[in-house]
Amino acid sequence: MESLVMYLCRQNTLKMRVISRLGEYGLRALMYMAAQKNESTYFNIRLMSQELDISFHFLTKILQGLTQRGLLQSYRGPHGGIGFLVPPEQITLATVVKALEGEDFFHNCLLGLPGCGERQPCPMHVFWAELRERLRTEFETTTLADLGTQTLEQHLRLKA
Amino acid sequence: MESLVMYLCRQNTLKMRVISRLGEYGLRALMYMAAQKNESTYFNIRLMSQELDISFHFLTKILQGLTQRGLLQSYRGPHGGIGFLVPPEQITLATVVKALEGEDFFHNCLLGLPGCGERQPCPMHVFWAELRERLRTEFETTTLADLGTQTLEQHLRLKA
DNA sequence: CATATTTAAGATAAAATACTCTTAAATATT
DNA sequence: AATATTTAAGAGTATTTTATCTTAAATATG
Repeated sequence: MESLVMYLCRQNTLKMRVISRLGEYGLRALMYMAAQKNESTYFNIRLMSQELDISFHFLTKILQGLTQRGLLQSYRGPHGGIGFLVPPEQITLATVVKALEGEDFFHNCLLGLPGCGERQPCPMHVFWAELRERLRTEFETTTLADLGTQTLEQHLRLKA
Repeated sequence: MESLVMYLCRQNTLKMRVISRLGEYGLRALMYMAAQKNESTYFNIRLMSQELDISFHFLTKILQGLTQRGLLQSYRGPHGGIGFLVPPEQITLATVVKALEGEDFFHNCLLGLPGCGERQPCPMHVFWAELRERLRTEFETTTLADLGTQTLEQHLRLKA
């Protein structure tokens, strides 16, 4: 097993991860779906997983969660798939992220200090509260449809 | 073992984690040290771990990493401990976070999209680049000494 | 009705992260 | 010199996250 020091030494190339893999994959799939405005109803998960280079089963799980939360609807059997229950024009990034990452997503202390809040703000509280608020606002005013541009395809389709 | 769906259902109360535990604990310890301006030289790790409610061995490891990176110096034996090599007035949050989380900490794509960058910006790129830049700037202009206020003690000392 | 297709659900496995334990090395004190 | 104290280093464990595998349920098609 790798020692912690080695581990500590190794991780000099890691990036900040605001959204977990779950959230990233879920968002990518929804963005992919929203980008194909025309072919409305049901998208094939396997095809989607191949185009987005995400594990089929893992993606299925993630989308299943979004179905259970009422964002998506699924249809089994031949020509089945997964589709929007609510039109992508009405789904904000905040909704998706909160569904996948948790309702309290935007309620964190930047430094993870115990007991930090309005009553006992930590030294970074005010600064972070403002920045986080802008993030939240952006996520709440941006819909999946907003992201469905040509720019998008460059990033969603790895294989193309 | 817990099923993924259970797991997906459960995590509805999770918060965004910008900094990992490693970074949080390291920062907390350094803030604690910087707050005691007077007693300068060496801090006892065990005492610190008790006051901050962080595992002693884990904290030792983390500080060890910071020592190896030249931010701290250690002294073994009775009355030994860990202390600043560079004065806390000269250590920025960015330095600490990059040492603990990785040099590329501030170089992420918000949506984790493959290939996102200046040449192929994703739909959120410009927005996030600006917000992230403000975060980076704040971290680079805030020193450990800046955080050593009375406010701080409320959060650092769990037991008190 | 039989079969193929597709998502649902549950269990399992692998990897990453978080944390613990044991021993070694350094240093002070007696 | 012997002992106690304290960090260093390595190995080990636990938990969480990420990913895979297998079987079940639903539905279309022949």
